[in-house]
Amino acid sequence: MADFSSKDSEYLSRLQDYYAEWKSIPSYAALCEVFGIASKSWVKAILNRLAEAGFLERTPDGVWIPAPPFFARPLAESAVQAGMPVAVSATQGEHFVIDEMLIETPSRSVLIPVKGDSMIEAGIHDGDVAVVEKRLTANLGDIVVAIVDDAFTLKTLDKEAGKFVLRPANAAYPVIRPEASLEIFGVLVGLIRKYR
Amino acid sequence: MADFSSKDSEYLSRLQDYYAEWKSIPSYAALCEVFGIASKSWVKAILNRLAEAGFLERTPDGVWIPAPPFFARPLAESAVQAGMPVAVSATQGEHFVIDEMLIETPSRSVLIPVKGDSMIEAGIHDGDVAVVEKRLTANLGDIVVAIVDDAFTLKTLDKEAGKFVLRPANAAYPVIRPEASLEIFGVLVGLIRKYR
DNA sequence: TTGACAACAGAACGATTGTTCTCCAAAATT
DNA sequence: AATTTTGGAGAACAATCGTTCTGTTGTCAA
Repeated sequence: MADFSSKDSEYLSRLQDYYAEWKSIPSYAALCEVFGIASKSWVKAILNRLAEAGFLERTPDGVWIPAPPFFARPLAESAVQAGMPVAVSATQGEHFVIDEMLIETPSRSVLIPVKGDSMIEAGIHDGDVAVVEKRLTANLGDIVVAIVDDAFTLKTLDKEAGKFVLRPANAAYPVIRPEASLEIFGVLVGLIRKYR
Repeated sequence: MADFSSKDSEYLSRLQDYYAEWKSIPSYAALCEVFGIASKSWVKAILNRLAEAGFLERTPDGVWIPAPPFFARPLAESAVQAGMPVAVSATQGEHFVIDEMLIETPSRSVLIPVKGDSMIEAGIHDGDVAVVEKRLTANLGDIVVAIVDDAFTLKTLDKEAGKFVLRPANAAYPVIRPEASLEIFGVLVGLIRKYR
């Protein structure tokens, strides 16, 4: 049984990005370009492994279609604000299916549950799910996920006296003034809340 | 320019059903079965009209792909709080795509843009999109969409002196005390916000 | 009753598809 | 040092695909 290598997950995310843009799975020939390889037979081998891993299926006619896990995004186990390991790649936890409406770049987006009320005045509540696009830079005024003291924090990016600061949206919390450089994990692009 | 007949919308919904099941647009030959016709050339003519109506597109390679209106569920034209017609079925306005994550009962669910800040203390902002499940009854404490003076209002359902009242989450707004019975349109089950 | 148009059916055809097969170089294993 | 495994390349081929073109109905107005 062929196992799912790290290269395969690279292929998967390329395919996810392609699908997000075109909403269809292309032909083997087109997948050669998408994957950056030249062999149709190898494309087929890759798709078969993705199917074995549960990300793809075939219709009775043999047409490749995405299976539910194809759409699932990793839901980070720990939440923003709590002490969360910097590496968010591990995807052990729950899965969460959401359409690309909020997610323009699926492979670079992560869903992170929000913990705490430091952004409550921005309408971001404890238990909300943040849609975060992983990026190293952000603009002033963006709500960013930053890495502070090895933990994730959701704050508004601002500037004070020429230095970047992280401003909470809750008068009870202090502005965070990083000593050295500011490490940005990603930018908040969407928010999802479930009632009941 | 060929116009979009009622038969075409029948073809469209068949295609939508097929896509919902298989998440791909089949070949012309397969579409013959889906549409219940026998001519590939006529299938092509149909798809061209669906494309003209905005439901389909083609990739640069000529592959048919669904366009956003293909997925759209009705996004109520007017927003909650503004004077909105009671019938929400008409789907003229903007379109909005979202997966079933927040929508457990798609056929009974509607997306409604939120207007105003009467619920801001509940973290519901102007411009947010409310996921509303159409129901005639609700529980105390639910955030409901109620029909007040022929307009939609998003408020928390509460009880005062034995009578139902609609409580805003903003100190600047008054509690609504309906004289007679309270007409409930639906219950808020989810919230979606987009940044940028 | 004619004639135009809409709604298909069906054939023909070159291009493209997925499949299978053989081959190969580098890395890993023995 | 020898050998197996990994990660692909490339050719060949029947089946299928989309396209185009020509017919064939039924309908409805003139």
